[in-house]
Amino acid sequence: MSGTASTDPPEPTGSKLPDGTAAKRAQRRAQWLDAMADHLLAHGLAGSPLRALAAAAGTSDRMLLYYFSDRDDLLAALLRHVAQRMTDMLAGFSGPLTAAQMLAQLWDAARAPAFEPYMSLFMELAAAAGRGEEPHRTAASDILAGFGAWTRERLSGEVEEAEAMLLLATLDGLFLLHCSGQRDAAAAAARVAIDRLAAQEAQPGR
Amino acid sequence: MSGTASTDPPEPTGSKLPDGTAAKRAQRRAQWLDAMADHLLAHGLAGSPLRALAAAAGTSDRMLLYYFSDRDDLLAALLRHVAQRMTDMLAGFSGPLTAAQMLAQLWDAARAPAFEPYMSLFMELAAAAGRGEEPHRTAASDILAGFGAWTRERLSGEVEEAEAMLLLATLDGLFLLHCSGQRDAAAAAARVAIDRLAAQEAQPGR
DNA sequence: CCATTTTTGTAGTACGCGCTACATAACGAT
DNA sequence: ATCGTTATGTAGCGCGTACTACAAAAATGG
Repeated sequence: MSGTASTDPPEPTGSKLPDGTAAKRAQRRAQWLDAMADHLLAHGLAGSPLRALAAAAGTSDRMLLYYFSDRDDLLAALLRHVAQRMTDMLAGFSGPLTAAQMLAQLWDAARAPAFEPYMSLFMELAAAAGRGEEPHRTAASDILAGFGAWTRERLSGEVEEAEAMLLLATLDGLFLLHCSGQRDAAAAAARVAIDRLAAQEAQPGR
Repeated sequence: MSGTASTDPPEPTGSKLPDGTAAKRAQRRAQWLDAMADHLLAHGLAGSPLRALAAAAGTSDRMLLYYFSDRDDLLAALLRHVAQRMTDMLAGFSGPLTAAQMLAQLWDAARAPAFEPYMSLFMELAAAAGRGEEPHRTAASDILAGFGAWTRERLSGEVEEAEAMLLLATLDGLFLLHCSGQRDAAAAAARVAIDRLAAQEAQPGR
C-alpha cells in the first residue's frame, strides 16, 4: 500500500471515478450538512458531539468520519454551511439603509426565533476563538469579515470599514447583554444606540 | 436571594462546632478559590475540569468535592470570586469620566494582559448563558448588572441606566471582534466609537 | 488514653468522548 | 459469476469526566 493521499475517504483513489457517483456523494453530504446545521444551531458546539450530529443527519458517527477526516474537519464544513445559510437568510434585507435603520433592523432580526440561534452560535464561536482554538478562530474571523462586508454594502453613502464594524460590534454587544439575561437592559440600550445614530444622521456636517 | 445557595459540606452536623475551625476552613477555601481563579482565568471554563482546578489549588478533586457539593457549586463560588477580583481591579479607575473617556479607558484596559482573561472568561460565560445553562446564566447576569452599576456610578453627570449599558455593550462587542481575530478592525471601530462619543459630548443641547 | 468526629488518600464506577479495526454488504466493470 | 472498489454496520479501545465507597489518618473532646 504505497502512500496514496491521506485524506481520501470520499476521494479514495484516482483509479475509479464511476461517473455520477461523486455528485451523489456531494448531494448527500449537503443533506447531512443541512440536518447537522439544524442540530448545531439548536444545541451549540458543546452540545454537538459526533454521535449527536450523526443522529441528526440520520447516519452514524462511523459514516461521518468516513466522509470527513476529522471532527474538526466536519465542524469547519458545518460552520461554513451555517454561515452560508445565514447570509442567505439575510438576503431579504433591502436596499441601502442608514446606520440607524440598519441597526434597528438587525437588532430586531437578531432576536427573531429564526435568527437567534445563529447569533448564539456565533457567541460560542467567538468565545472559543478567544482561547485560540483553531478551527473556531478561523471560522469566527471569516464569518465576521463576511458579515462586515455585507453590512458595509448595504449602508447608504460611502462608509468606512470601521464604521460598519462598529455597527456590527454594537449589535453583537447588545446581543451579548440580551443572552446574558439582561434582556430589558439590552433592549433599552439598543433604543439609545439607534436614537443616537438617528440624531447624528440628522446632523449636518460630519 | 435564591433559596439555599450556601455551601454545606463543611457543615456536616450541628453537633460539634469546635470554635475557630470554621474560620480556618473559610480561609483555606478562600486560598483555594484564589488559586483556582487564576487557573480558570488562564484556561477558561472548558479548560477547567475538577482535577485541573484541584491541582491548581494544590489539593485533590476529592477534597474539592468535600468542600463543594458539586462542580456547579464550585463553579458558582469561583465565578463570584472572579467577579469580586475584577471589581477590585477596576477600583483604580478614578473619578467621574465622560462616556468617551470611559470607553477609551475601558477599551485600553480590556486588552491589557492583566485584564483580558476576565473579558475572555466573560465571553465564554455569556455564550454558555445564551444556551440557558444554569450556573452560568445567573453568574453572567450578576456580573453584568454589577459592572453596569459600576459604570454608571463613574460616568459624569446623571446618566440613565440604558446609557451605561450601551457603553458596556459597545465595549463587549468591540472585544468580541477583537478576540475573533479581527483585532485591527476592532481597534479601528473602537476609535470611531470613541470619536463619536466625544463629538456628541462637545455638542450643546443633546 | 480513648472515643468520636472531621479530614484526607486510594481506588473505583459509570459514562461520554473521538476515533479505529474488522467484517461485511452493495455495486460496477469485465 | 468474479473480483476489486466503495460504503456501512458492529464492536470496541483508550482516555477523560464527574462523582463515590471505603477506610485510614488526624484532630478534638472527655
